[in-house]
Amino acid sequence: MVNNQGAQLDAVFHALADPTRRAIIARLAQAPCGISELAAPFDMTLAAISKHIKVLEGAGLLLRSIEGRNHTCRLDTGPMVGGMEWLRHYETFWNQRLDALVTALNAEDTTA
Amino acid sequence: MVNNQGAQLDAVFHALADPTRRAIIARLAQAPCGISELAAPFDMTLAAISKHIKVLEGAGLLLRSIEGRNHTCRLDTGPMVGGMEWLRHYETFWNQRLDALVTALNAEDTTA
DNA sequence: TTCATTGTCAACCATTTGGTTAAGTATAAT
DNA sequence: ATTATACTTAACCAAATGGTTGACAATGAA
Repeated sequence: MVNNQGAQLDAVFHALADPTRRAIIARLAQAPCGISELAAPFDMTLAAISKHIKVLEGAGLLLRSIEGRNHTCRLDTGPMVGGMEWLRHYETFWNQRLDALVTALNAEDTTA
Repeated sequence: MVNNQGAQLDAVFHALADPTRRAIIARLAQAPCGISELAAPFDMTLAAISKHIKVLEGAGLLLRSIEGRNHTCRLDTGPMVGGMEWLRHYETFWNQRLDALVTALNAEDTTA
């Protein structure tokens, strides 16, 4: 249950590491969408898009609901939170370093 | 010059999509570090770590300085900012949706 | 019923990835 | 001069990725 978080991060970051998939996410942020409509802008087979969608689905970023022959996809930003937090941790690290640097420079200033 | 940003995102997200590389980053957040010292905790060859380091270096997340035979690695969080901003865009998207939902629920409430 | 639409799945292919071993380079220590 | 240390590089390997084509399944429309 601890290592699972790591696997989740793996999946999310990997899913986001592809421009086609990021574009799909951007598209889904506008509105839910069928597969063909999703695929239309891309110079790529429907089958290829189908695979990308499964990657996003596997990372939990995309939810699919099926009505008849139509699959409707919508975005779930939930799994992004883990990635955000991981990155935010290093943002704060960065700020701390910056603070430390400023402090050090001030100390140097007053002792000089 | 526009598509380059996409390639940068590709590289950063891909670099972060591996637990070994994330662990290396976590280690470097403590202090700069030589390659062997970095490799020590991992059940993996030095050559494998060397490759991981090159991936991180390629994404700009790791800076190397060479003195004699010692390579010292330090973290550069700069390239993370792009990833953060990309994710933050969807965080705000998420909040907007949430706001819209709350608004809708309130409207329903007052009209009911 | 027949035809069109929506989408998946399996098989294949080239490339990338993540690891290995073995050899090589360069520096430091004895 | 020899040997040990710190790394990189090249060659190789299995598995995963990202794409294709072609066949299929299921639903909707004529």
